[in-house]
Amino acid sequence: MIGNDDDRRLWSIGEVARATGTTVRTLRHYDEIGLLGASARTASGHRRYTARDVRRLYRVRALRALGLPLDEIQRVLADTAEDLGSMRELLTAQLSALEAQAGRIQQLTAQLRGLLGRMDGASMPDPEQFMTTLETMSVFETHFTTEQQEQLAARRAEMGPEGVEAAKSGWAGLVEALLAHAEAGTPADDPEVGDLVARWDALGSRFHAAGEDGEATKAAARRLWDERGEELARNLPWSPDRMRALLRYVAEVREAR
Amino acid sequence: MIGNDDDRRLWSIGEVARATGTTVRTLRHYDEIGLLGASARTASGHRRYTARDVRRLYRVRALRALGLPLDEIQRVLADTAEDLGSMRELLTAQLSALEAQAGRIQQLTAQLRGLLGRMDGASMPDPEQFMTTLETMSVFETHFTTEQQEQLAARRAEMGPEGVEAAKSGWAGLVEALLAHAEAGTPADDPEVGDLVARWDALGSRFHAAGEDGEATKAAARRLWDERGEELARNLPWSPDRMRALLRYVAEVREAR
DNA sequence: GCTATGACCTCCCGTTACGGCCGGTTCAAG
DNA sequence: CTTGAACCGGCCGTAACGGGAGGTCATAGC
Repeated sequence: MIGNDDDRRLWSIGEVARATGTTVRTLRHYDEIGLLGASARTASGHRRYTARDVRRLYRVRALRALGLPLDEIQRVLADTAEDLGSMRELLTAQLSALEAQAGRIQQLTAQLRGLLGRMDGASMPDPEQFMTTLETMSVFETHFTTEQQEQLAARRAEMGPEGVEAAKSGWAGLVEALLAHAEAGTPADDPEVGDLVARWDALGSRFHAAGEDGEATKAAARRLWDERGEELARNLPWSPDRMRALLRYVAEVREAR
Repeated sequence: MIGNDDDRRLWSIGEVARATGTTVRTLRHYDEIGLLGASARTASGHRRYTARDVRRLYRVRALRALGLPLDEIQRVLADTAEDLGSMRELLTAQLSALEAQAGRIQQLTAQLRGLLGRMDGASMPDPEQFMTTLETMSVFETHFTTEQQEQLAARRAEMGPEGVEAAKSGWAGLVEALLAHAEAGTPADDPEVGDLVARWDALGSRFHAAGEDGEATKAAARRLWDERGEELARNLPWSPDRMRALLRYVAEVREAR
């Protein structure tokens, strides 16, 4: 019915809404913000849209459907009368913004799948432990940059799951040994404990990449361990008290080298 | 500093913010909505956070980083004290929501790339024509469902670009021929124009899939053409007046069959 | 003891793109 | 002329805070 009338036909707001799949409220909103008003009003104030107005609405809707904000649409519709450059720029920017968003989403889905997998793996029936995992995630996120986390993940992938497990159990052995020494009162300059601590450091560095980036990541990890060691230690099978004592002892040994 | 104090240490809002990478404003917001308050206040009303509060904050932050809304976080943190089922559900739902979002984004990026490609192809230096393309996109989006549009796109992909071009130029020939007949006053029951219209319909149906879905799409296209033919005709190299006359003529011929 | 400075407090407005409701006018069909 | 539908402007609400105003509190240095 619409296209069959001539171009001087005037439309009420409801007709426009029905014909274009928008709502009356939306049209009034566009009018309010100056994006798209009716070119005419009746004597009593009812909006009357012209064919030009409707065409402009179609343009607005198309650009909205591409995810553009209304103020950008307004700008670009004003600019693009004679030149498409502004439009090109806007669409290009929107494209890269969407690509960035897609990247973030992919990262989140990977994380979610990981978490759900761990919940389904028979390993985690305990809500408390799951919560602690969440806390640790957050702690890591606030202390490592995204790239650093990717670096660590890549390193773990290189080592393979069994490599990671081997490192973990090796580390557990070191912890046990050092705890024994600490609690037995072995002096910090004893060469045997010095050797144990050196192996501890070597083991930790296996999780970091070589080069400058690796060093930065390592520094971040060290800072994290210093500042939040106790919180992280809640994930571990030793009591916070013993871990605290252990960390003090390791620091002493390092100083005594 | 933080982890090295004991669990009864109380923290000011600024300390918590700095330590966890949030802002003071955010913490006050969480307090306001009842998601996370400080367990204590000083006599003068300053918030004092306990280690438990900070742990809860880490949980909140981890879940927020997964894209969950604050009210869901609040609910699930209340539920998950003894049972992880609610958490599982929430994370699963979030995963599929993110996947859906990724799909939408992919669709938008494809559309944007198409538009940008057309702008770079030497074919479109004209802003007016680009605007018309936008309008047409919007018209299509309001008249076809997403599946129908995908169907049409798939059909075009099957036909290949040269197939589409062949159909277009064949259709252009039909338009020219029918316009000639219409303007020459050939009667609507003339078998030759009947044949031309039949070829017109056949050509159109090449763009639709077979079966029930195809029929629905076809019906939508017919409706679109009836209601918005004139607007669509602006994309075509014939004047609106002549297209209008042509459409009337074609309708006559169909009735005369 | 005084003061300067930073940290903290509570309100409140602004952001995006509308949805929805209210009380009052206007239009159009019968 | 009536009456029900359409339309009007205005206002509140949304999610998750950011930012500012205007006032109070704490503490380090003098």
